[in-house]
Amino acid sequence: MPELAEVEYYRKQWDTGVGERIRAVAVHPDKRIFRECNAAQLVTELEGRSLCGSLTHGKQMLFEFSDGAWLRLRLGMTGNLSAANKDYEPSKHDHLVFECDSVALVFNDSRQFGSCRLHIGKELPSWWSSLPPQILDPRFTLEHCREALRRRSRSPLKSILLDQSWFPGIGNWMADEILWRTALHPALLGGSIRGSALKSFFNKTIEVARDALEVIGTDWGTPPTSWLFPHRWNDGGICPSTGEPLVRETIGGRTTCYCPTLQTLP
DNA sequence: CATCATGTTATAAT
DNA sequence: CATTATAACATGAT
Repeated sequence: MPELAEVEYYRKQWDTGVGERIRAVAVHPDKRIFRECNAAQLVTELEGRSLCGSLTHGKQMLFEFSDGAWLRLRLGMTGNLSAANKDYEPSKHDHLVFECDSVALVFNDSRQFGSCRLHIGKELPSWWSSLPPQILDPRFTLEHCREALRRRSRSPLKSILLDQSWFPGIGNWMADEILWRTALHPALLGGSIRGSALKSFFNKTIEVARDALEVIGTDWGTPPTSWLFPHRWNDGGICPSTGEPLVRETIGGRTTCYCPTLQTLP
């Protein structure tokens, strides 16, 4: 499920474990979420350490452990984090569980598109510090957006917004929400956007990120019906702005929902 | 049984 | 080389 706001929500689910010592790490070592790291090494490295804190960058999370250990998690399509009782029995898709003194921290991912990466060292891993600016970072500027659209000038806007190297944390629903609020057709090419459309694209990207974090990232609240969000999931949705039927089609390889009255092609 | 799913990446093609 | 398009990944819901 996770885009930047959902990821922020899930990150906080492990806050109850901050300061706790990890007595044991339970893994399903052959599962695909460990394809980028060694599950056995992860277990031996992290057992006995304490969880110190965590942060997010787009759809990625980084957990810091005592004495210089860092674990980056991605949730893929179906991953989620939760806290459970300390004697929790891992179920089928609980591929990584930290058994702490008073809680169990659970990473569950049925489709296993999520992943882990371990870094041992006192400082933030360099691959984390060199990530591109987050959308709510002051370094995320109009110029940054202009460059993204220039470099990807022959791609549809929908694909560009899903490009994590330019728009970290934007996923399928946020991209649709941004384009709908900007009144830009998702199939428009990046190279066709300039002037006031570019400014709007930039502003709405930030607005949607902020709104999503407020409503979903805090306590997984329900987005208001004035957003595209609650109307976009199934066929038959009605645009809350125009009252016209929404359209769902594949653009940039992903199901895309937009209002054909509001978002038109030249 | 077939289709679809809030994501990323390896590979091929341009 | 830089950019773009597509298939593949593993599982569950409809």
